[in-house]
Amino acid sequence: MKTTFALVDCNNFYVSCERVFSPHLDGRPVIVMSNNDGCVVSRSDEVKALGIGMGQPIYQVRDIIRQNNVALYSSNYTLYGDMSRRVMETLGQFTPDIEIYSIDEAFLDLGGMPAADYAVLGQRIQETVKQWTGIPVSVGIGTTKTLAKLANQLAKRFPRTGGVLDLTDSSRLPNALASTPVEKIWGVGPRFTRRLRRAGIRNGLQLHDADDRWIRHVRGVMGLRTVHELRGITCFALDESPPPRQGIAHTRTFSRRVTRLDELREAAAAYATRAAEKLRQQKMAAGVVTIFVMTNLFEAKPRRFFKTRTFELPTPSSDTTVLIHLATRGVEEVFREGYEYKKAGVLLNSLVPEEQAPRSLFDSENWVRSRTLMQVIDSLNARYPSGTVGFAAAGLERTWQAKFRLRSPRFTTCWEELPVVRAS
DNA sequence: TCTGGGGTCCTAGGACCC
DNA sequence: TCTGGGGTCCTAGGACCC
Repeated sequence: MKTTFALVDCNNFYVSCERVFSPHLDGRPVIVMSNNDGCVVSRSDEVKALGIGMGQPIYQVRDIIRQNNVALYSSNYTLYGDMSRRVMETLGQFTPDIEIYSIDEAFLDLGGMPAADYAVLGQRIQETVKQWTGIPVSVGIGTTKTLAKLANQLAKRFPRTGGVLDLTDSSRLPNALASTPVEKIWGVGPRFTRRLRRAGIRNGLQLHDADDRWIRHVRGVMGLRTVHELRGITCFALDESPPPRQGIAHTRTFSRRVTRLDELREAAAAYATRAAEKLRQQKMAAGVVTIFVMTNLFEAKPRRFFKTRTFELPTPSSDTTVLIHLATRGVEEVFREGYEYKKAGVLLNSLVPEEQAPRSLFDSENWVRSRTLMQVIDSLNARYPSGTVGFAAAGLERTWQAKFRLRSPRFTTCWEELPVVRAS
C-alpha cells in the first residue's frame, strides 16, 4: 500500500507566536532576532518583501528596519516552546501517527484516509490549528516526506492554494518539480547545489531524472535517498518515537568580549548548569564532558583562538556539581591570556539512561544524596522563577551574559506575565 | 561597535588486529 | 626498489536540517 504523508508547517512561526498576543502587529513587518539580538531568525511576509534575509545580521539592516517601522523582538523560547506544544497536541487530534520534526513542523501519516479527502482534510487541519492556537499553518501532502515538504513549500509560495496542496496526484508532479529550483529540495544543501548546477541540473525534475550512479558518487547514499523520494519511493519513514539524544549542548555567544579567566570560568559553570538540567529532564546521564572557548570567528587570524578539552567521567553523571567541576577545570586548562573570547560551550556525550548508569558499590550513598539534591533544585526552579536556586560558581552579576532587550512576556507559562484583557 | 544555537547522519582515514 | 589483504573500531570533519 502506498503511504501518504502530510507536512504541517507553521508559517513564520516565531513571528506568528508574537502576533497571537499582539494582534496590532498584523500587517506590520515583524522580525524575531537570535540570541543576543544578533541576527534575523524569523520574518513576517512583509519583512521578506523588504528583501531582508534569513540569518542576516541586524546591524546590516538597521536602515531598512527604521525606514519601514519594523517591529523587533528578542527570542522568547519559553513562549515558542509552549505554543509549539499546543500546535502539536492539536495535530494529535487528527492522527496518532505523528512525527514532531522540529519546533514548528510535524509529519502526519494519512495512510488510512481515502485519497479524495486529502485536500479537505488538510484544510480542516489548518482551520482547527488556527482556531485552537491562533497559529497559521501550511499543509503539504505527498507520497513521501520529501514530496510532502515540496508540496508544503508550493502551498506557501502560491496564495491561491490557500496554504494547502495535495501532490499525491502524480500528473501534477512533473510541473511541481520543474518549477522548483534544485536548492529548495529537502536534503539539497549549498554544496550539493553547486555540484548539481555544474552538471546542468537546475530544477527538481532534472534531479528526479538524474543518473543514480552519479548521484551516489557525488553525494553518497543520502543524496540517492533524496532522489528516490522525489520518484515516490519511501526512504524516510515516519519516526514517531525518535531515539534518545546522543548529545546535549549548551553554547552561547557573550554579550561582550571576555578576557578574564574568572569570567570564563563563571560562564562554563553556568552553561554546565543548564546542560545538566536538560540532561536530567531527559532522565539521562553523561559519560563525557567537553568544553570549548573561542574568540570571534570573524576576527583576523592572529587574534583567533579555539580550543576544546574533553573529560571522561569514571561513571556517567547528571549531577550539576560534578559537571561544573569538570567544565571549570577544562576552562582553566585551555585558557590562554591575551585573547578576547566571544563564545563558549559545554557539550555532554556518551549519554546513558540515568537508571542504567553504572555506579560504584562504594558510593551508592553519595549517589542517593546527589540525586535527592538535584531533584530538590529542579523542583524549586520549576515552581519559582527559573534560577531561584543556583550555584555560586556560575556567578551572580553575569555581565557577559547575552541580552534579550526586546523580549515579549511569557504569556502562556508565567503567572506574572499573563496577557491582560480589558473590556469596555 | 554589531554576525545564533542545537542537532543528525555519513564518510574517509588512521590505529590496530589477525 | 621492493614492501598483503582484510576486518573492526574510533574519530574528525563534511554536509545538511530547523
